[in-house]
Amino acid sequence: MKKSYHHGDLKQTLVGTLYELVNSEPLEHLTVRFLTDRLGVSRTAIYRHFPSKEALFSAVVQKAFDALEAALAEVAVEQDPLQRLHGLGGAYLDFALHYPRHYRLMMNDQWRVYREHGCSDCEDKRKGGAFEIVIDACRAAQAAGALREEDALTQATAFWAMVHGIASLTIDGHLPEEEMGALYESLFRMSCEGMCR
Amino acid sequence: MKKSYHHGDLKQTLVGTLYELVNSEPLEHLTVRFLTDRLGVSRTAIYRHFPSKEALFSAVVQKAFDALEAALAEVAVEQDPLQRLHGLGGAYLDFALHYPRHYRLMMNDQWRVYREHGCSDCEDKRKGGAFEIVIDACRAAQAAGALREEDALTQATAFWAMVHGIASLTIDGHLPEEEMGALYESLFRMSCEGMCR
DNA sequence: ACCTGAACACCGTTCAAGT
DNA sequence: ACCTGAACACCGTTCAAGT
Repeated sequence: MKKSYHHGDLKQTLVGTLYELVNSEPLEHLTVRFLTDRLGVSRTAIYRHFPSKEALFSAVVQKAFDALEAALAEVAVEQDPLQRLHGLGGAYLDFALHYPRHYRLMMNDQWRVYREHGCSDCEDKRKGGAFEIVIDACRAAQAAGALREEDALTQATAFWAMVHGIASLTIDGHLPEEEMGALYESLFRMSCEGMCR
Repeated sequence: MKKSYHHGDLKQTLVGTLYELVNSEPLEHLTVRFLTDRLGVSRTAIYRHFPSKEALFSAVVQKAFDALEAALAEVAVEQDPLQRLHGLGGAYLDFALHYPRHYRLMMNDQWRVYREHGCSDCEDKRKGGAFEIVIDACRAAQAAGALREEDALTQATAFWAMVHGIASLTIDGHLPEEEMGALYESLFRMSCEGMCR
């Protein structure tokens, strides 16, 4: 293997390397120069493959969404429908806690234009595969008589908002990290049983 | 009133002007040059009053938290405790929807160091005045027999996470803006009555 | 005490030129 | 087709100097 003039697969290498760097480096360090220096290519090499730094980052965001979907799919095999829903929320929170910079990137409104350009009719992200998994779990729980028979999309959205709320407030330092697990258990129970009496 | 060499109250003018500009300009336009040019002072004038651009922004964030607290305090006069809780969530969502850039700034983990430096023992933001209003509403609802007698802090945190989840996903384009109101009604009802059966 | 102007080390991006 | 190197218009911040 020799260092050649043509890199071979620079596009995928750029996305993959940046994806890894997001783990270890704060966002403000991730300049075009930092990335290209690490790869040993010129500063302007990215513009052969992406129209802008923003477009490159949005490819990384897409990869992160795929990783989240894979993590959710892994725990979606659970048979008991309420347990499955519980496990999906847990896996979601684990992802956010282990990859906080990826998670922030995914949720950032900066990539709105890329999200909307990427698919045909997705004003909201709920069309994505990860969200389908949650809707399916709600439908299954309804069929099993564990969940009230309401609109499954609304139920899944409620669940997402709750879990995202916990994740987001925690990784941005508004809630103590070590209490996240216990908070999730409390909220899951509350939303199941109801807070009113 | 003449344009003098000494500005008089440049510090407060910087914070106030920037606070207003956050409304009308995207964050990436809000450079030190943009702000100082608008005020007719030199580019480096901010460093007399703040150690960095970041510190200036964190003062704007503090002002935004004060504004949110004021908005919540306004609806906290409602007597019926469950209605009061409902109104608090609604006012919170209104704030996020009307001032999305302020809201993102407030939640950004970039100011963590300033949040922690600002007060003596606040690893989490729940010590703040805005959150106290929500806890009080939970306690009042418990006393009135409208809410289950559980830890009020946990209940208030649950409520915050839910409302922040809706706000955050909506203003960052993951959920359609026009459905936010209806989603809040659904979630409020669900968390009250419970989703399981 | 408060503000300025030149300078510095960065940044993303362009474009003509090289292979 | 793919990559480079010099250049451009930005950015936050420092610092000696002015009032």
